[in-house]
Amino acid sequence: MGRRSDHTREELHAMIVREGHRQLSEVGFARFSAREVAKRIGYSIGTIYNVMGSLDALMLAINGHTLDLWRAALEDRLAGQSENRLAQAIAAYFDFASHHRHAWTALYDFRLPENEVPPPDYTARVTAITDVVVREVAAALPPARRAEAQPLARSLLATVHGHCFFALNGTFRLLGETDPLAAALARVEDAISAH
Amino acid sequence: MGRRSDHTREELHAMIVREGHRQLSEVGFARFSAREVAKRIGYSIGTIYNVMGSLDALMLAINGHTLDLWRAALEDRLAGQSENRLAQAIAAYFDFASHHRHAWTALYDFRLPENEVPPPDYTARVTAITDVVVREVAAALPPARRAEAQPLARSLLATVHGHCFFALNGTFRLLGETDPLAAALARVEDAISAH
DNA sequence: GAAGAAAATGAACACCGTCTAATTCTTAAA
DNA sequence: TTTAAGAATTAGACGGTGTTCATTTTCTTC
Repeated sequence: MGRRSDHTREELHAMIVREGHRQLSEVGFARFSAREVAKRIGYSIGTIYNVMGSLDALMLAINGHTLDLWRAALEDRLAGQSENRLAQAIAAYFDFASHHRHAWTALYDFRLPENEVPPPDYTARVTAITDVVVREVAAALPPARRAEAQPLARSLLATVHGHCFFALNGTFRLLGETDPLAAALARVEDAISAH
Repeated sequence: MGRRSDHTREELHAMIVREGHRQLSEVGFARFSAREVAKRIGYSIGTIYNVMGSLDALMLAINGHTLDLWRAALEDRLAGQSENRLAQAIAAYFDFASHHRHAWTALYDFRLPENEVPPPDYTARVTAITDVVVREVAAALPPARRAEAQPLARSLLATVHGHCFFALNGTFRLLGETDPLAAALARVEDAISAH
């Protein structure tokens, strides 16, 4: 068959990403399949490849969509809040991860082949989230130390990520930690106080 | 064929795990294949399944082996050190991860199906590593606060993990962080000081 | 030697990502 | 209106995967 008048190329691209995200959220990265996405949207596997190029490109697009949702959730949570903004941001971090387990986990399960580099629009999405955190860390620091916000924010992002990761992958359960969010908040507080 | 006089069942099990670990270290989790392991040790795919039971069981055994090596590397590094032991342990954490990239990453890439639970001998290996950290954290705390060592150690483990993970997966490079180990050490120092 | 147990096999199955020749539809020119 | 060009879509082929299990081979024991 040829063109289908009901979908432009762009709409089809969006359909694939949305349905891919849906499927990823349901079955997780390990069981994700491009063929299944094709089946669900009523196109053949070949079309997925024509539109997306490769499975890696599809995964990047899906993870990019997850990052968009994540940043939106972060900013929604912060909107209008004037106190404890950093703590709110961290809670939102945990919230998103646990409400979107599979999609969030896939951000880290999927990796491009050794030498390849992610496209600019993907890295832009990562830095967009980081920038939100940098802003809040800067606001939490005494004015004289605001210059240190960027490196500190990177480090605190890693700190929170580690706690969130251990919370979701079962490590904390195994080790008897029952309140991972509180632990993460405590570590961030330690760091901010030290500055 | 039947028995091969040159390998007991136990030796064969060990061969599979060792060769599996070798292959995993070379190609990484995404490209790991049980069939390839069989080919390499000169047995058929069926034998792998007879001996290991399933791919999941094989992965658990391989990851268990990685954990053994990791703990050994940790304890080797600490042996005889009397100063900065906690910092040494963290450096060893980073060292092992970067010298065994693929094997270390596979510890977190691989996940058992939703409901299943890891076998006791696997969780024992995880807690064995944790215990080393708990010990060192306890030693770094003032005697009056040693009771808090366990929860704090869990949290610091997550902190260091997050930094190590971001260092290896490229997030830190993307964000401009050039010394992830130093950042991790700084966060741990902040936490210890706060106690 | 024969019999039984243990070990090892490899073909069969249902998936997967990837590629490409062939097909179908749309559009614009003649 | 017919037709040629071009874009979109398909389906099948290919080589790979994990998994199962009836069958074959080997070893041990009597």
